[in-house]
Amino acid sequence: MKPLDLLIAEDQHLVRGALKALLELEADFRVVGDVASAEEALALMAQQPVDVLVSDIEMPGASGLALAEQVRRRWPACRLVIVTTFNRRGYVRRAMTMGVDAFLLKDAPSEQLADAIRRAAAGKRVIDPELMLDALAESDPLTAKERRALLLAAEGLNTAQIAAQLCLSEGTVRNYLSEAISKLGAHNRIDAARIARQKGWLY
Amino acid sequence: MKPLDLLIAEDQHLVRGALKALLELEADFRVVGDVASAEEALALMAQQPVDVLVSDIEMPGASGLALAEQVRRRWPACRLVIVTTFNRRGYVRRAMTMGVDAFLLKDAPSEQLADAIRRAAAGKRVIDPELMLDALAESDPLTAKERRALLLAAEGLNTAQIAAQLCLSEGTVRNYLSEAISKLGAHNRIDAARIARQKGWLY
DNA sequence: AGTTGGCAGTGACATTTGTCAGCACTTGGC
DNA sequence: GCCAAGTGCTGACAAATGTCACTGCCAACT
Repeated sequence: MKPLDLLIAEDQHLVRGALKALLELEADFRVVGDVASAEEALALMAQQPVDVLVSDIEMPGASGLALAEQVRRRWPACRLVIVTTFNRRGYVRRAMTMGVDAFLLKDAPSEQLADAIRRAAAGKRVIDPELMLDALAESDPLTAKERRALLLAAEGLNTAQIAAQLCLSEGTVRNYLSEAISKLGAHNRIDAARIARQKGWLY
Repeated sequence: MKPLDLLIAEDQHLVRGALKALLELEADFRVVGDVASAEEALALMAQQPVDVLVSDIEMPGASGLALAEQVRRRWPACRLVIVTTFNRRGYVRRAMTMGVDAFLLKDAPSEQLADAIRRAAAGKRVIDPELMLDALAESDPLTAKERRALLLAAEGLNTAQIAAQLCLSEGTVRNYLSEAISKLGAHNRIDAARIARQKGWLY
């Protein structure tokens, strides 16, 4: 029987190598490539068929979700397995609506990854139950502009600098931030940024 | 020749499993255990000799550095290899003064890990050159109190709440934060927290 | 005894941030 | 054409934050 061709996308070199070693232990898997960014993944997939893409969600440049979107569009047959970190949950809902096949925590038992890959290849959906809860919990209340303002605020920019970046007036920026603070039940912009980040709403 | 007995400490299950798979590929290594926390690591080491401890620096509860300190004291023969993330550099200096043997980025090529372990076991010191630069660069300018105040500010607490936590007056807290902001060349407390975190000075 | 330095606090002040109400303009639906 | 919704702006105000100069205390040093 033909083995499953896997592509691993993960920016941290060490973790990538380790994942590769782990998956190559499985007799029915063949790791056809391992890359450090979304761009490299797309380039490699253009040259060679891949059955399952195993991707981290956070990578420099285009995120794992942007990659997933591209792949879904250009190679609809390729299955998508996304791996994420404990405290960056909350991407699940967006991942789901985008047609990701499996979604796991990096904190899951390692056998579970191989299992998830096989199930995804068989056309099933695998969501870590812990993440499932988050997905059902609440949806992102922020508008795109509120998010952008909050993101800049989280980086330490003040209202004037944010306004300059977004080509808005200071007053408007403060209105956006005020909205975000109230929507998130936070006490100030720092708190709001922390909450949003923790829920995966800051990107 | 006797293989090197390794213990892996890393809280993310998947990454831990993957690292284990990677290191078990080496003929001269034997992974005698893999644990998810500093406590478990100490417990296991009490029962069984370990030549090299490979540890993540950030784990729930006691950090990798606290673990390293314990190990250094109780099993001085055990070599210490610390692995860390790209944007949590700056621990290097503290790690160095604590006698850690090797310090790597998770973002390093994976062969480098095996290599670093062998060198560490041979009594050599291995510091990722990229991290070396950081270590030489600058030392932490924050006092303990400034750090504590900044840490709480980074979590979204306001001045009054921080003052209550630290049993200080609001005025003093603002003085500390003001000092921290100026020392770090930041524009406000958010900015200061971001800078300090990035340099590894917020703990 | 006097000096120095660090720590905690105070008071005053300017600036920034958070909140709110309301205005003007565009867009799409009816 | 009219209405409603969304977007960006303004002004005003209260609250929080950032800055600075100065005081009192204590411990260490000479």
